[in-house]
Amino acid sequence: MQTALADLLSRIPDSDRESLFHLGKVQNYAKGEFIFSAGEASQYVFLLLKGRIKIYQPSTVGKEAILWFCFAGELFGLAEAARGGGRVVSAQACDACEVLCIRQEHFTAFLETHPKTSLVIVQVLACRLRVLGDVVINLISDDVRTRILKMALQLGSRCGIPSPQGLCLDIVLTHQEIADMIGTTRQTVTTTLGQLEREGLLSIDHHKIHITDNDLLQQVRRSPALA
Amino acid sequence: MQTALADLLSRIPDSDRESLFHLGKVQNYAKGEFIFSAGEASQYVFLLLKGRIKIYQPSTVGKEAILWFCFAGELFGLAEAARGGGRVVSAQACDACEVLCIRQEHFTAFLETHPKTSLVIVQVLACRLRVLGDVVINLISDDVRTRILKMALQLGSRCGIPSPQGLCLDIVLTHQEIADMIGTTRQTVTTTLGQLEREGLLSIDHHKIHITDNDLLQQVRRSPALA
DNA sequence: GCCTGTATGTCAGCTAGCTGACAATTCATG
DNA sequence: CATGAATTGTCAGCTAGCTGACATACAGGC
Repeated sequence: MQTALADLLSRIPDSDRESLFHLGKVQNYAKGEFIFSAGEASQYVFLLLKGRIKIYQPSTVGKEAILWFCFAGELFGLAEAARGGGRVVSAQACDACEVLCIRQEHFTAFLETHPKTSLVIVQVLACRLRVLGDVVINLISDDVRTRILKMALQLGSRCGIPSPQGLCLDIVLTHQEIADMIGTTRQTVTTTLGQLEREGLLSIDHHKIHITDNDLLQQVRRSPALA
Repeated sequence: MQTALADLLSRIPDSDRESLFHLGKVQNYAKGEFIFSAGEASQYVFLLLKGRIKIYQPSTVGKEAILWFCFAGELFGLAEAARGGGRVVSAQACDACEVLCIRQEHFTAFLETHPKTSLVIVQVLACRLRVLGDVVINLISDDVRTRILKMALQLGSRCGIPSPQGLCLDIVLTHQEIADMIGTTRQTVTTTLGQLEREGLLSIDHHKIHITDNDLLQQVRRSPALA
């Protein structure tokens, strides 16, 4: 299995990893807790050691868009830290999480003295930019059915584990969360997921989506580990 | 006027700028020419010296999304170069352009030895990530009318120049291009722009949008130079 | 076990915006 | 300045998906 490109930890030099750890302190968060939320000042950059984090941006009219799920080994809170200004997104723990918190200025200083890691960061951001580009494209050109399928494919390459039924997306999502990822309503997700299940493309088991269709599975395999 | 955060050239050390120039060669493109297009292999990173570049991503169903307008001083083609793999977006000259073309591996090597510039690149990418995040939010939560207004605001802070009528967006856009930026159809843009003009919020002159409403102008001023 | 809150399933309107089609206008170029 | 191409303007259907409303199912705490 190719290492996900977003996985910072596995891609930087061992010595850099070591010194990175000494930069910050580890903090634990329970399921549902916020690591930070939109509107706050941003002073830290975070490295997720264990668990899953949901990054989402609230809109002025009450809706919210889930921009990214962060898995272990990945960095988050970077964009705002690098840019300055307050947070525009919120980060919430999907389950029990262990997070390395690094003060922004320490992180910046670290990058200046660790060019290899700095390069990796550039790549990580570039990746995320591309994923977001895809999100935009999907939003404007596909209907809900297609958007759900593409989301499943994307998650498949990031957190899919083989299962008897095909490929299991190892992440628990409510219909509301799916709706927030692809820009639709909860009701529409419920209906459409039902359709896809009846058509035999997907199946839902213990709140996890399984990709059962062979064509789809091929597509996951062909697609690069976008994340 | 605050320097746009995307403007790489003005934000890196003078000495770095010097050596960056020696890394690549300058090339000219006529209006409408492609610097690169989706599907090609990516071997270069580009720095726009003069003119305007439109970065857009075609979808499988014929539509296309304009993700970014690149102005002088800004870098483009970076995301794919950093990440590897072919281009997923196309870059087309909006007018006569002068571009510094740098081989990807030279650029990477440059970053490794110029940490200050590397840091700036991280900031530039972070900015663009945030802008794209906003695009996503707008797509899922606002109607077309609001999306057009927000687009105008965003462009206002990037390329607005004062004019007797208010703030003139110094960029010529067809209705089709506006549609591709905000994810709607040409017809809807035509109709909605007409409305907004009748309401006195915007005015169109010589194919350029002018922001005439005072409230909107305030908003542009308050908003950070997001770009 | 029971109770409470959260998640899922379903449905009957309703409407913003899409489609396709055509005319009018402006622009580019020989 | 004539001609073809691109852009803008307008309109009559039509439909995907939203809203709001309700019923059911499920999970965790006491």
